[in-house]
Amino acid sequence: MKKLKQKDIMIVGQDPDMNGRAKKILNEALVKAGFNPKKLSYTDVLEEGLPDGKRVTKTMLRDRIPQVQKRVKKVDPKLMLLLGNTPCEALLGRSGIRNLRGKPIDHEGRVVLPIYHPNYALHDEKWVSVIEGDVRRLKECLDFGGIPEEKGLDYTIVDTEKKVQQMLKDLTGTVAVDLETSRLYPFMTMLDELIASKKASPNDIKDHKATHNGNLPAVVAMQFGCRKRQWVVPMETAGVWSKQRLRWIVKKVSKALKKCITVFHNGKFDCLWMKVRFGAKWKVDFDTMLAHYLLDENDQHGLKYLAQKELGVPDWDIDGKEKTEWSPDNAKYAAHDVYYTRLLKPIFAKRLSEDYEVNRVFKHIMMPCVGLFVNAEYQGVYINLKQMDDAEAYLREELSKAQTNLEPWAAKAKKVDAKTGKINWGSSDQLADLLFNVLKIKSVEKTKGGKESTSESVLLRIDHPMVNDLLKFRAATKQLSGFIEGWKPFLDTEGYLHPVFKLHGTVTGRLSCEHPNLQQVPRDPRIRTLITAPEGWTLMEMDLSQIELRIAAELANEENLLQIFFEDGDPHWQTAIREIERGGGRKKEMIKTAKAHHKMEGKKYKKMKYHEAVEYVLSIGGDEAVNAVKHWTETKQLKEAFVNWKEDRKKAKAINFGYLYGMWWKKFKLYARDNYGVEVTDKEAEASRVAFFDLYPAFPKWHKRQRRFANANGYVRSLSGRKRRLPHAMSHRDTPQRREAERQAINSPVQSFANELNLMAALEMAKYFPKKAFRIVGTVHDAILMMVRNDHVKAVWDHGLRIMSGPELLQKFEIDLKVPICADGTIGPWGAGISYEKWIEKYGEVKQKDIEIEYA
DNA sequence: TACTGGCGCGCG
DNA sequence: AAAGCGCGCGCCAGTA
Repeated sequence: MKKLKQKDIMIVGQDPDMNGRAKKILNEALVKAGFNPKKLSYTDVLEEGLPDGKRVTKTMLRDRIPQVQKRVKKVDPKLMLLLGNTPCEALLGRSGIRNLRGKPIDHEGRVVLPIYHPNYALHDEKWVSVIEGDVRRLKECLDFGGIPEEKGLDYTIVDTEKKVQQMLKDLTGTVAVDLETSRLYPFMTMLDELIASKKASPNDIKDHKATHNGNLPAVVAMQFGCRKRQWVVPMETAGVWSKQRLRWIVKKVSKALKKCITVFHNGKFDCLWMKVRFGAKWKVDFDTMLAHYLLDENDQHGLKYLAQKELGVPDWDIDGKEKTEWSPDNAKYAAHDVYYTRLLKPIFAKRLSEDYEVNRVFKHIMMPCVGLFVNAEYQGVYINLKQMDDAEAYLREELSKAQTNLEPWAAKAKKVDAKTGKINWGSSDQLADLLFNVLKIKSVEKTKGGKESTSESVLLRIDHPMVNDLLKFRAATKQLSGFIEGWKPFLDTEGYLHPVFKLHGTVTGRLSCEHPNLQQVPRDPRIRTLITAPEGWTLMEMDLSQIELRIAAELANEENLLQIFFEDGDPHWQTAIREIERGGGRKKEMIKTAKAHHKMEGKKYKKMKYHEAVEYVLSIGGDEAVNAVKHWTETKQLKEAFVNWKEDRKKAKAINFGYLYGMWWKKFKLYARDNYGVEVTDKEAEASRVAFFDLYPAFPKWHKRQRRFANANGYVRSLSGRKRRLPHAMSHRDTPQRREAERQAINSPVQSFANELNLMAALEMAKYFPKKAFRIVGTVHDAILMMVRNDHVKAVWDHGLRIMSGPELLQKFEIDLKVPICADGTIGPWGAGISYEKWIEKYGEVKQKDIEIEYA
């Protein structure tokens, strides 16, 4: 090819009215890559620009295609840079800039390189580096005189015995590992079975396609990135190796990998697949995704994106469907994955090593969690299928009852579903029209989008016979679609769900969970108790009690609150009773509760005044107050309790967290109204906030410290050293975004450390408890869910609760807490578990074994 | 027909 | 000028 010059390049934009800042981004990228922007030629699809306020339409674009093609022909550039989707549509006849960008294409004898339009980087400057990388790619094309080959990529498809031997010999030192799979979920589900046996209904198949891409689970390829070359092994669906031979290869590879430093990008995924499909046990020494997550939790962590950003390489992505089956294209794609993963490792490792504290979180919490959650996801949670059927029948009955009751109103609806011609009670739009336009009910509230709100809190304020059934309809559909129907596509053939935990799922360090989300299972026993353990095993839950308040007390050094914890008190109960006392409410109930408690305890009761009763009720604690009322109700044979202290405590909990994290009294007013139907005046609401900070005076000072630190540094750290970057906190103006960042600066270290304590405890339990009798099946922020063999219940109960209240990893992090940490536990179906004492009463015949723990 | 954004609501 | 934090999911409506 003839040597190319800068004048052979043409840049094609959308219209000449490019934003000044965007122009600057493009020019800087060009200069950085070594171009002289003045030597390049330019044109735009819409050469004359647009009148103010007009948007580009498809027809407009179509009209200009011949003209822009003519101009291109006239200049006859050898290289073209296309800015954004519009020029791609005009000149390539294709759209989808996300997929097209960064990949030079040979089009009608020209090298064409689409990139993001510089305007795209205006709302988020992280795209600047992507654009710069792509422009560098243009320079490479110029220098090479065409589309350059990648230098370090040299991959071999392992399809002969000889190549297997060569590959096994090459598996030493640092090896990047990755898989291509037929879908994202490795378990054979009940739906898979139905479909394989061709008994599935069309509806089931629809579900299956939505969840699993329509494929059965299989590993398509297994790749290794070594020092000089990459190895791609065709796997289950490729038909290259027999099943038996494949198992042998996996065995050999697994053995070799034990001695390597293994690098993965989201290794949990690959290890889980290998465990499910081949029973292989792989370790992850370095995970580039988790490393980047700790280096910038606000950014994206995808491999393509990171390779682009850190290495400035072109996108090597192929069509989503191609990845699910074996092909030479897929093999090339697979080789890229490991090649770049291996290149990213030293970059992130160095960056981590520059921050001792963050690196420590990576080494001692994040990386060990990979193995823990491979096992947890592999195990899954056991579902009581019989009870699930019962729950489904019940909810369907509830639903149909509600619908029948709503029938008279359905006829009046004007805005209806286009297909059925009837109102869809699930449509907020149609419902709003019926309520506020047809029935002329006065609207109370609008949503942010300016529509009439039909939220629960609005419905509750409407006086209309429909309301009750509408709420019942919503509750039943929510449970049915979210948990009964929602779980079915994920149920495996043994009756287990396998939720996926994302270790990089949140900005604070908490985990998120999906497919399905175990962390949002309703507390309603009808749903929650569906999660239990199989025959011979028991479900156990352990949680860190009031952990966020304890950590806040520690961080703020809030002596009043610390004192409550030293005395084993209950701050939520304290707030509840003090709140009521301040308003002078519940006179009768307070005295009656004190009396009931005396009676229940068999103590002599002396008549009390209100304030005496308050102190007494406060001193006995929330649980005892509830018991006393229950006892009274039973002995007097009353149908309803005279006061629901549990509700009061719940309400106080929300107040504590709200004010702790910066809630303003106006929101408290809304909260009191929506949750408890209490109309609080402005004055009362303000007073409650003042009272909270009077009770805990160190909190405002701590808030101030956190704000100051974030303002000055743009980040905060949790006790473990994990960083939460808050760039908006550094703004010099007092903007809503800065305020938001400041509240996050208060909340993040608390939420973050609570989660870390929980993970530390989970890691320790997994380390010391025997796998044959103990499995962690999930975590829910401040709680651990586990499955325990019946003969180990006592041992896990004793050791587990002790571990949670002070995991050994705290020493490694040099953390010495003032505040006592307490753990609670329950044994039995989730949400209906009992204490060990009660459990052993029931299952006394199960002989208990002890666990020997040898501490390191 | 498939994707995106807003909303409402489940959880901590 | 406006003021709890952190998630995932189902549904609807708008868009291409």
